[in-house]
Amino acid sequence: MSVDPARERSAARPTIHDVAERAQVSPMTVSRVLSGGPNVRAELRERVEQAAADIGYRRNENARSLRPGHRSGLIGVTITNIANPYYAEMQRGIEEVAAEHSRRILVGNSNEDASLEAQLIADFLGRQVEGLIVVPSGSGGSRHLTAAALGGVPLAFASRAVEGIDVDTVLIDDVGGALEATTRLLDEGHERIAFLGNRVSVFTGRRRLRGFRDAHAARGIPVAEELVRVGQQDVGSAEVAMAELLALPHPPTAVFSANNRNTIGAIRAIEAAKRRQGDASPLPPIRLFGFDSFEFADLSPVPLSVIAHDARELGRRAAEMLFDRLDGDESDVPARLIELPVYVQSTPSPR
Amino acid sequence: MSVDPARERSAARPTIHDVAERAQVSPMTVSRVLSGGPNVRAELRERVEQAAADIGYRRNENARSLRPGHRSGLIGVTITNIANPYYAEMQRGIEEVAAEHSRRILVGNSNEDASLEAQLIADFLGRQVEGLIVVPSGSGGSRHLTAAALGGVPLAFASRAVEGIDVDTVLIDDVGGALEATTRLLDEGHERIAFLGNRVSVFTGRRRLRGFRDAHAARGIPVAEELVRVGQQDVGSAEVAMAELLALPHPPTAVFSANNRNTIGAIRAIEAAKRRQGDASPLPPIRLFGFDSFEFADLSPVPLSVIAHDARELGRRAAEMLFDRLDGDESDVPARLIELPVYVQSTPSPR
DNA sequence: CTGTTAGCGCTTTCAA
DNA sequence: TTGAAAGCGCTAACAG
Repeated sequence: MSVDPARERSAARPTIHDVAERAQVSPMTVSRVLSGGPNVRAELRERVEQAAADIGYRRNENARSLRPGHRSGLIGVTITNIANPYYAEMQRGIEEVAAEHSRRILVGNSNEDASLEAQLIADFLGRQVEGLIVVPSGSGGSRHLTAAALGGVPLAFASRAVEGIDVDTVLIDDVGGALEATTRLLDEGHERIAFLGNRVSVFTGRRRLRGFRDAHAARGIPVAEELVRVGQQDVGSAEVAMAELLALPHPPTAVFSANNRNTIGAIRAIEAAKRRQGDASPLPPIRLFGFDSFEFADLSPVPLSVIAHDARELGRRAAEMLFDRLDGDESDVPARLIELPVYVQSTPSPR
Repeated sequence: MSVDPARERSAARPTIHDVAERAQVSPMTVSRVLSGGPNVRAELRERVEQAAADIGYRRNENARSLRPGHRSGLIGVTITNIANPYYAEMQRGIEEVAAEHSRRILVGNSNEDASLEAQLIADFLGRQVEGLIVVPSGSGGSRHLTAAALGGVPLAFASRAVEGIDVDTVLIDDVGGALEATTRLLDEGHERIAFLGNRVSVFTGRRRLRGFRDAHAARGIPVAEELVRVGQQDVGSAEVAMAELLALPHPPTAVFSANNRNTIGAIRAIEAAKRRQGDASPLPPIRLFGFDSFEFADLSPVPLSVIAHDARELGRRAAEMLFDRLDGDESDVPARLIELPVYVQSTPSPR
């Protein structure tokens, strides 16, 4: 059962040897031509280029990066949920900067699961990525993120940090944003403000809850603990949580929702309640303030203010820090922390 | 200025030789242990595993895939705009299926630019991707997508097709969806229906316009050509186009918008007009029907119906077809075309 | 200016 | 059960 070597060859991708043979030169000359090297007679150069084009030759980057001194040109990116438009924007920012530095990105979804994240990273390292950008998952261990586990491959965190792992990190000003939003609600006279957030095991969840509490402390108003609901990871559970709050004998007059999943769930619950009530006994209006913007925020049927921030910029900055270490001379500065600013947007949109 | 070879070694990633040395065996034995091969004494196996763990060894997949018969485990994906939530969902579907087949995805943004797309694909091929999934850009040539240019690497199209390139393709039922939506509007009695769409050079744009025209033809009602606006690629330009339609002396009574960018732009324009008018002279209501769903569609302040479809499924199906060719025995069936169904959703949501 | 040699990290083949 | 040799595709270093 022997394979015809001619067929075999035609199925395989052409190599530098195939080009050399066709152009009647040595593989070395081909290599020189392809890397734009000097010291090749014009005539030969042309012959080689022609031969390469003829057989559709493409240099094998994997073989190339095997040589000492060469690098893979790959950056590994793990995201907790690419389907979240926020992270999609972030990925775009990362990809832009990577392209500017002639690198490509390998992308994996960790699905908020540390062991999946660890697997992805192990795989990426096996593929010789030059660096990693990670949105760390909210729960599970972090041994796979230690310098020892990464074998010296630079890592940057985006959007969230991990305690005990001291690497370049880009966050948004979670505490400040939550503080600002909550302070505004308090200054508007609200004293019973609900909090809707995701699990406190998630870094941003924790930080935004802290801002919420800090604002209360600063104004000397106690947090209405019975109105604090955490653990809603998706729109559906957020809607349920909000519906429960609305059904309380003494419901909140304002709500701070700590991410866009919770904001959207809250809006849905409020709209559903309105519909149920009809025009007969209109509900008292609920003042809603959310962290994160989203596409339709300014057209919300419920009056809404949001703490907005720039996901693409977040991705860009994380990537830039990584490339500082890879290409720049910043390879051994201590880990840096960037906190991107947030800004307030209200409906109807100010302009 | 010679480099200390010991330091040099420690900086480089450990190789199979380092493990071999530490475990006092030959590299071949290490290789056998690592690939779970049989015929290794238990004691040696243990020693090797220990040594590998000690020095943080990771098998170099790139070197591995150099050997004949081995494959890179990479799939290249180009998307016209990852920041569009629709494509983010699609990417997730692709990634899921790729992971099920133990592959990773290299992702690039083509930004609706064929030459950028060609560059990405060339790069991916250089990295030895086993297959490609492409959302083809709307304009520019397509020579880079021919079988010759790809050198036999399987390609699948997602969401759009390209004339003259006969490969596995997953589309959604653009024509049928547009036909359905337009027919409903006509059957509601509308005779002056506006069309908002993106460039007709974009595959989906063309198909959805065709469905719009077909519906008119089937009902024997002429298309109101002065109300057909194409070329809006983003929310901003769609809003402008819609505002122009509203300002017409004889504005449309209904609008079919051919994608979610245009739908959102239309909603914004209608809301802005409402606000400008105030309660004094309310605008005549506009009936809006859009192609594509989006997160907030059911909370639209303007009554809205949409032609919804499943982006993640689109990605999954494209990837599944690709892996049929890579791993299955479907490697040489003729190119297949799948058209995913669409379904109508209206606000307020039916349930 | 061009070619030969050697070796990047790994594994298939063959021999011990 | 283990190891040595050879070679995957490419290129730095050295000859010529």
